[in-house]
Amino acid sequence: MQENSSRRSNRDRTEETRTALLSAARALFIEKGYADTGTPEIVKAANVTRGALYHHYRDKEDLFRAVIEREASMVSAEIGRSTVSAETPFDALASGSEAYFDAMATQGRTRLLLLDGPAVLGPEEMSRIDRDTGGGSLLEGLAAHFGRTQDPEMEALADLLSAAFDRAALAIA
Amino acid sequence: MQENSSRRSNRDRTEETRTALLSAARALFIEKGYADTGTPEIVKAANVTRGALYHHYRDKEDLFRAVIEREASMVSAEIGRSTVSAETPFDALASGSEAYFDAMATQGRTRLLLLDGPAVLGPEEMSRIDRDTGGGSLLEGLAAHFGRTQDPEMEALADLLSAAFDRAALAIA
DNA sequence: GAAAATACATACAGTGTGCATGTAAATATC
DNA sequence: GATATTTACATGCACACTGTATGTATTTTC
Repeated sequence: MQENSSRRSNRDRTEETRTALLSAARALFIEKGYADTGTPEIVKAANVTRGALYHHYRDKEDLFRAVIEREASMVSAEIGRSTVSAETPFDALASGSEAYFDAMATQGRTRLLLLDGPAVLGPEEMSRIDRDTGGGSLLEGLAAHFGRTQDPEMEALADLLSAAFDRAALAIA
Repeated sequence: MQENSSRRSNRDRTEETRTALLSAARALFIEKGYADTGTPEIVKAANVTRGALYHHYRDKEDLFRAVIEREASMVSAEIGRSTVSAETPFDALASGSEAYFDAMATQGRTRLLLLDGPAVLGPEEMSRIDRDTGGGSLLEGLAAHFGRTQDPEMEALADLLSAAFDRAALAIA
């Protein structure tokens, strides 16, 4: 019998420290921004050492990317949850829009996803993350509603609408 | 007779070094971004010392703000030039839109004004700069076209449209 | 149970920022 | 037109942060 804290599997250890780092980093990035948050501060808040950080993440930007990806997938999940029960594409668009604003109302999300994210990772990387976390729901909804799937004009419309949504979320915050 | 370079008025000296710093900083901020550009690099490109930089600007961010303000006023000027000759508010909106995209096509402007600017200075400061450099032309045009001046809904519309314009400019670049 | 891989911990080198202090040139004052 | 004062720089330094290299403790594999 030796089940004290000195007996944890590697998988558990990894998940714990990663979660601690992600939470601490997220809070600090929101509070002071990416540039003004140092790694010494992050690891202190997460109760780990800088060695642990650089073991799990390539550099500070890589940790930031992980924070952003988790945040984006949370927003996407909230939207998805609110649209599954919709009867028509239009209903899905309506409830999805509401869900988007609800999700973005969470403290600091606009800063992470709309300000620091694009500046630090670049717009291409951000849209890649959007895609990978299932962020194409607006495009799908519009295409279904207008009955024009695979239409490049729908993509443009979705992009412009998405920009307007983002700005609105930013204005609210 | 002693009119060599060692005989310049303070006003001239200030303007020269400031211009040199602004140009060098602008080029580097565009090429490598705000965060990855160091002040030693900037002053080297501008052929001045760091002492000069910190004499004319409070800190690196203050220099960046000056770059952004100059850039924003250039865009605003281009738009203004293209709309003065318009006969109707609608014509002004049309030619102003075109002028906006032309202006934003200048290398690096999207990065400065749409990515690093908001992240470094914050959205409030950026919209303040927009206002101070005469960036309210879209709102004025819309209000005039629809005959609804002083309407808060016009402000919201102008804001959302402006967001769509920005995203389009970003997509082009 | 030994070997290899994983998960850290610690120390260090390099670089950048902002300030403090010193100097030269220009402008104000008499 | 000489002196005082302000302005425009120049130089050196202290502090902080980033990324890496190197060492150590667990865990897993064989």
